[in-house]
Amino acid sequence: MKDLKVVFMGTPDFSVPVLQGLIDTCNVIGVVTQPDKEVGRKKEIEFSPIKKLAIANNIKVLQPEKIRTDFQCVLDLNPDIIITCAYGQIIPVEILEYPKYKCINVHASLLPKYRGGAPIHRAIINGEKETGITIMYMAPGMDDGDIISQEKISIGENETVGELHDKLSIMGKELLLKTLPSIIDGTNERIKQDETKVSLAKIIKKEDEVIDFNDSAINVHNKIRGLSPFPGGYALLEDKRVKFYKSKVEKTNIAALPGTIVKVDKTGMYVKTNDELVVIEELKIEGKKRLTIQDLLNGMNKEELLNKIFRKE
RNA sequence: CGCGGGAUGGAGCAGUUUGGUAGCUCGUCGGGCUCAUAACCCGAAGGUCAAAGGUUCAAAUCCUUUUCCCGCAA
Repeated sequence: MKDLKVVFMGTPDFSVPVLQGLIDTCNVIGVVTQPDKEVGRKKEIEFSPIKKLAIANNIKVLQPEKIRTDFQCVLDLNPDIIITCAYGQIIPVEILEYPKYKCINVHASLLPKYRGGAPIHRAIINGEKETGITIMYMAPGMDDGDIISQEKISIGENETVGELHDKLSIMGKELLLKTLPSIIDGTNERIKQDETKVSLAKIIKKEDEVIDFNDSAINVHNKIRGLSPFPGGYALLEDKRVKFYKSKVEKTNIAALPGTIVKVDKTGMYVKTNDELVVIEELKIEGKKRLTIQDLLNGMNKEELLNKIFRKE
């Protein structure tokens, strides 16, 4: 496959291993990624992870504002195949139909479940026991093309979205490289998605990051790990925003208002929900660094925390 | 120059308002107790208080500048 002319379209960290895999095995003639944005406190311009990798490998980088209209530059590269992975824009049909071997997408869910922009987050938040990677032909709609191959992975009870993200990212690369030869020689499968089983994984918005302890412990726990380490689920404690990073569920018969800190020791901060307890093991208080509860207690008395109540906005 | 918080032994913090010998909770190392321990007791090491400059008899503390970290907003 060394002479296969590939154009890769992607943006975030998730797509980095996939691009690296293609660089190692194919002739990547160009990379398309989102335009540079001002990022962070100082509004410094930062290149996307994919752009950085492309530059390091002397690969041409294209960053059209709107791929829907600015697609000619991609066609001009005259690729044999286009591979996309978390690019971030809808790709117009002019591009999809152009390459000899069409456009192939690497998606982080078992389609038709979790179509959309945040499949890993949503799978964990919803308490799924398994998810996976889908390699598919792209179609004009959102993640609705025909499936070529899939691979499953189970989700651990306390696994965070960060941990799962990294595993799926590697799995995406491996499944793509395994599947690619069959696409080139035309022996691949091509399965239509079952439209009756479609679900959507909408991107995470501000209001999705609020942790409401007036919910079941398992839901709170799933939301915390489904947002950890980024963007981080939070609640307010005495006007300070506290983000949660690690947690687990523990049964209790203690009666207390949802959100109350009923116990604190070096193993964690035990917070009541509307049924059981959620044990917070790692958090970050506004203005501070991310800390384990043991580190937090080294710097403050546990009585300062006991019986305080977390609330939402 | 978008707004705000922060930087103090390896970790987390107090001390800064009102300048005057570097403190707490842990960790580490050594010893003791114990059937044993993440428990308890005794002891030790480890910090030019982010950096530079200034004020002062004297600066972690007051003034100026810089760097890095965190939250918000984009």
